[in-house]
Amino acid sequence: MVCEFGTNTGRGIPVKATESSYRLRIMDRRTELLKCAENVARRRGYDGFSYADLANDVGIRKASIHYHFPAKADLALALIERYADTFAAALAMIDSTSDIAADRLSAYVQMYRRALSGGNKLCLCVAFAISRDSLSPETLETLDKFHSDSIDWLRQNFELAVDDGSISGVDNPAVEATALLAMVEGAQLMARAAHRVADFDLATQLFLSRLGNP
Amino acid sequence: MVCEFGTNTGRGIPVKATESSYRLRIMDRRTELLKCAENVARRRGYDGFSYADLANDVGIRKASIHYHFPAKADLALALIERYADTFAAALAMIDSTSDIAADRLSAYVQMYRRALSGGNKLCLCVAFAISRDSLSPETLETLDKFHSDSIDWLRQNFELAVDDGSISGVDNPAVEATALLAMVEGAQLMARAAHRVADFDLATQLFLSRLGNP
DNA sequence: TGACACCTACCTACTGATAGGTAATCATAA
DNA sequence: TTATGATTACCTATCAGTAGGTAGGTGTCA
Repeated sequence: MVCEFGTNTGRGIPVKATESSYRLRIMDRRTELLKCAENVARRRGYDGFSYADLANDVGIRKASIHYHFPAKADLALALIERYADTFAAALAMIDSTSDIAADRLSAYVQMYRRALSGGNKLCLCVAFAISRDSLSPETLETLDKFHSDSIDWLRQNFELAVDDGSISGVDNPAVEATALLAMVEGAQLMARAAHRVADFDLATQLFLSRLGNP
Repeated sequence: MVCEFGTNTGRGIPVKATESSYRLRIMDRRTELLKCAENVARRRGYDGFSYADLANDVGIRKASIHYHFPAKADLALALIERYADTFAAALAMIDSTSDIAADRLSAYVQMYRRALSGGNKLCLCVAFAISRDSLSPETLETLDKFHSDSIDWLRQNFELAVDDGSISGVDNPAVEATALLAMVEGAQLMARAAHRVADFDLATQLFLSRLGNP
């Protein structure tokens, strides 16, 4: 792994040197490529973008991307791993912020809402779910693990809700967990289809109304 | 539109002539292509299949498909139109079968469950939603119309539920309609991700438990 | 201190495969 | 004889990926 704030010494589109010895560049190329690829994958799916698109966006040559990610499968794996890590960190943050199930699950829904980015992006795991046939077994494994980790986290918090009573009518935490994940993913899909974030709010409002009404 | 039971007169992989003058062929080529394309699009998305794949599946040459659908955009439009027609007919059938909102919405959910085909296919509109950027404006328009027609049908039946009391706790039919569509689409996505139809059942069980309990 | 080996991050120029699409032609049924 | 629905043979553009090269930094050892 390249140093996060390492200096850029390559040729091509060079980093502008400042008057000081520091460089302006915030991200290393690899991270920049990952961010860019995540963006486009969440808009157009895995089969919807090419190395050429990516090269154009980032401002290097197509062949140079192969230096960072030899094959597109390597990029896909790195994408889902990075995504899973970021997601896990976000869940840990939610856990540390509140001990009340309703607050945590409300934050969870809000996280999916923010991920919409105004109605034109999906959760990476939704975008990848359609392109399963194009993904490597290793990527699929990581994707499936992300999925089951999500379900586990949700189920634990619905179990918490049974104890703390912060959500009304929770009978079966496992069922609730699956239903909520389906709901937020479906809500994203609808908002993306209509390019209208309000549709996400409509679709989730029924669940959110159960929070804080024990 | 070609005659549904037309004869096949082409060369190449020919239809075997029976002893009688009738042909065994059930579908005309165009319909066969549409069925096949729908199948693969619902598995891999719009960007996930090519004319070459289709030609291989149907058993004619790639160039021959262009006779039926000059451009892939024409195929996409025909796909979504056929899909919308089939869907509308299914909703009309549901309407004619029962006057009770709970029965109708239960049948609606079951329809989405059947569409899963054992956990490896999605509703065409979900598959197309991810590939929006690759679709023509005309196809997008038809897709959006399908979407709003679905919402309308659902809202009407939740309004019916308010009157006939066959579903518990219906306060806002428009909200319920959006939430249910998000739920079934998300449930499909989850079942597809895990290749497990049971996940669809888990995700929808919460809603179905409200039916018939006024 | 300088020489040398090695590393990083790019580059140009290419490959074979595949994408969607076109033109001209041919066989058969009506 | 004409319409239909195929065919072969091709096109151009793009796909992921490779070969080989290069500027410039870094580590090591005499």
